[in-house]
Amino acid sequence: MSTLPLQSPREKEPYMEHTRYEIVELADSIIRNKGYNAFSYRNVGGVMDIQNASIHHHFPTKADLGNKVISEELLRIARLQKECMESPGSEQLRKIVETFFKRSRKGLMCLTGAFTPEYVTLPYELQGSVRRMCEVIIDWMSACLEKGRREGSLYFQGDSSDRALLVMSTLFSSLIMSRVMGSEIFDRMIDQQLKDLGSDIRVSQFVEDIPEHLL
Amino acid sequence: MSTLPLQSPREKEPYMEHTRYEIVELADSIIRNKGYNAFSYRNVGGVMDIQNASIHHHFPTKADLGNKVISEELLRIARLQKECMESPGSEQLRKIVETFFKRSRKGLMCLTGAFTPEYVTLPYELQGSVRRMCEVIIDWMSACLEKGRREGSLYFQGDSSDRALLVMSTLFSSLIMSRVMGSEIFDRMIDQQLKDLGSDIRVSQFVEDIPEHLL
DNA sequence: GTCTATATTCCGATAGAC
DNA sequence: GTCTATCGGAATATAGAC
Repeated sequence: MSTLPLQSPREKEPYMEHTRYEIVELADSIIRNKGYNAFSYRNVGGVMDIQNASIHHHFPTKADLGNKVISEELLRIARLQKECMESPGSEQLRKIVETFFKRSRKGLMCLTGAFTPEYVTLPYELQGSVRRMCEVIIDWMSACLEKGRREGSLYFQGDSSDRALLVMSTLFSSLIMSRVMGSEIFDRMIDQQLKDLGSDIRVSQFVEDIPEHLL
Repeated sequence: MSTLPLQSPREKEPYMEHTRYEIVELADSIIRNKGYNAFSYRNVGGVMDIQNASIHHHFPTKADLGNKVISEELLRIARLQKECMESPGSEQLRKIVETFFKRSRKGLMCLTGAFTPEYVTLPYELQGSVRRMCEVIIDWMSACLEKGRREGSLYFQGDSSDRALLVMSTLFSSLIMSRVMGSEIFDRMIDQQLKDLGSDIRVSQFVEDIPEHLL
């Protein structure tokens, strides 16, 4: 399993080697499932059927791999930001919530939920990346809430950066809590949060990804 | 360090042995700091200056110790619940927020924030306890919000149990996020959440515990 | 109840052959 | 670039002396 199917998005953006790319994608999923501390090189190698040492060839230290997972997330965020830069604030919010919806259907956390609780145990080189990732997300959320409020499609009290912190915390903790108390928790929390913001978006409007085995 | 100072609350409730009690208290703090997975018997023994095997004598497995930490938390919650059973909902909310305030000043997470992100990696015997702890907290929060709303001192839209999920998530993620982005994040998030609920409580009304070295 | 000593397992990481 | 083999360390846990 050291090559990717032809449909891989990597085919369109061949700046990263296949194996290296697959390691990062897999690490991303495992970290989103178990958190950074509980995640191991063996977890990755076990699925890909490659050896420990091979992964170390691509990412000398675990912190290197963790950093790469985060920097890829920052790329995805930047791409999404650029994609809907001109959209109304409420539409940008929909895009953000949709990514969380997809994670929820896979039973995974977001990277914020996976990294921040373990923050004090992380190596120094990772802490900076985690903090930067949080800042980027909060700033984007803050801007999109402010835009939506000015456009009259979103309503909330107080400073938009304070509101962004609260909305982000709802998003990431809904993913965490639904793994403990059941998947319907996500829908209840997100729908109530969206109502609070005066948004007409609802979780039921999102469509589930069609599972691969049905394609 | 196998005995406790005379002022210990354990003196008044001598149902648990000193050493055993100290192990649980220490485990509680370390779990609140590093999470359950990153916490180890050696962490506890290092501070108490006792050996690994001694802790295993009191708690044969790590899950036993984790479960004891949670059951002690449930006792504290039950005690607090009973203490302010007759109080108005807004006053009960103040009590809850105050416990989070104290944790924030020590740079610690709540047990919900420490255990739930690692939920899928926890041993089976612990998962049930974590879920039960969440349910107890949500139920209490839900009841106290509903009471406050009926009394006219708290205002919010929607079902009180949905609201409880959102308020709880604000509380536990404010502790997590403030360890990453700075302690003022806690105050900003909590104050905005309290304003949203129409409460006149503010973080600045709470008093810091006087540090031991000044006593 | 605490100790020393040890078993076992898993981890991140490196050396060196191919 | 991947492999085998291995190191060093830390983790949970147990056996047995005192």
